[in-house]
Amino acid sequence: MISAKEQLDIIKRGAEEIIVEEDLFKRLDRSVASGKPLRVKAGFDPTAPDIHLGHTVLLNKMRQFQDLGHEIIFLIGDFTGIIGDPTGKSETRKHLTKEEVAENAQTYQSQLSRLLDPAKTRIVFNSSWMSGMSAEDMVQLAARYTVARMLEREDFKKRYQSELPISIHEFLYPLIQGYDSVVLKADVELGGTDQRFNLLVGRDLQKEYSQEPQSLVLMPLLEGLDGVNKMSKSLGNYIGITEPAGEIFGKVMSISDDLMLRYYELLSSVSLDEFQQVKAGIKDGSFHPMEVKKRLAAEMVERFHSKQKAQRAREDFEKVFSSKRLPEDMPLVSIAWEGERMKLVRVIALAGAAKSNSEARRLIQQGAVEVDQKPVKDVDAELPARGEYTLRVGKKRFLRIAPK
RNA sequence: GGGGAGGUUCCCGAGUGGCCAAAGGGAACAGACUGUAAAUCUGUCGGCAUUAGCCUUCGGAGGUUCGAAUCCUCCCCUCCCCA
Repeated sequence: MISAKEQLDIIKRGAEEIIVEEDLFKRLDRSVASGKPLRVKAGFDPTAPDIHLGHTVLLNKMRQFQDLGHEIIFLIGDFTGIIGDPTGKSETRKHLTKEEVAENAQTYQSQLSRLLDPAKTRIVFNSSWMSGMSAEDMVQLAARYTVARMLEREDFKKRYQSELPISIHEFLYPLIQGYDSVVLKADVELGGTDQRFNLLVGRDLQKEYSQEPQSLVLMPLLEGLDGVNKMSKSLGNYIGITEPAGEIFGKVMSISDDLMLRYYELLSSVSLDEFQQVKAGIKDGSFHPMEVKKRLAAEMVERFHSKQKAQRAREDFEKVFSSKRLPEDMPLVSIAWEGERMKLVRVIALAGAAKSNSEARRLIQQGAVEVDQKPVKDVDAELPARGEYTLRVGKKRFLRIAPK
């Protein structure tokens, strides 16, 4: 086992904040001395089993703990899920059925195996202790925290000051999340910076229950592809870890240079030194940003697919965008041919390369369409019903068209 | 319970009887420039047909009118203030 100091360096990497760093160090030190691993907890929402790169920031950190020999606990907040983390925007979430939760958990598990060592990952559901809690117990738990302290939380405070509604049950969310730490006797809890308050409640409650308060490792929230909003599925600015290799590669390549550095910092496994070199290299011009970005894109593909696929994705990318040739595998779309000849506009729409004939028409007008690698500008162009055509629409849509 | 504001095309948001498929902004898409980066510029941005034109859309259902997103009636929903 490596020293506490070295462990701390690894843990600190990319972290926004450690609360309290000194305590964490002591803990690690004790762990090294006793050989007893730390219990590291991180909670996840049961409603979003589709993991994207944003989530992996936290998962990477979990992996690092795992690799350091600690015990990680993947908590699925199926009970807290019925409350929904208060934001003031959304009201109570719909109650997921047991089946849905189980299904989501299953999805988590299969997606997780790419990032964590499944054999060493303990998955728990907080419903397993919360569902059986009596009203009396709940009251006693609630008695351990005060309204004033709850109102310290930013969104509660804002709403209170603006005289906006705060439902009583919203107070229960941080309370229960904190109680989870008590039940699990967590040494460390990982979370995004948006979770700071909730994780702090965990520390307070642990003290209430005579436990040593957990150390907190707060990770920044990863910006999405737009570079502005945090990565989320609903905003559509995400890279899902189950996406095809080409997609992942392409999406990474499309981000801005600034964002790329951010991704390097939070997602890449290159060492801190190397990261600094890259950063400096781009600044002084000794590294071409595109090259650096390709490396990152390849790393991501390799992580979620394989080295071969990463190599292939890179070659494909270079082929298509640098050499302007067609990609290796283009999806084959069979369409029912309507007669001897068919309007290109119709073909494009039927093949799904455009939402409607009108859109297809516009795309042709804008010079975005190529058939068999030849640009087509004629809106009225027709295709005879024969074997196969290759179709390019815009920069990214490539298809092979065949009659059904 | 009382009073008030509002629901418009993906989002925000103008529009108060015809000139509205509906201003403006954002997002998105396409083209130019590049490194499929950013920034910038140009264009597109309901559907069918593309010459004209037709159809669907402005919370829902009716109604007034030659004609409504705009007026009336009822209903649904959201928000604010007072109690």
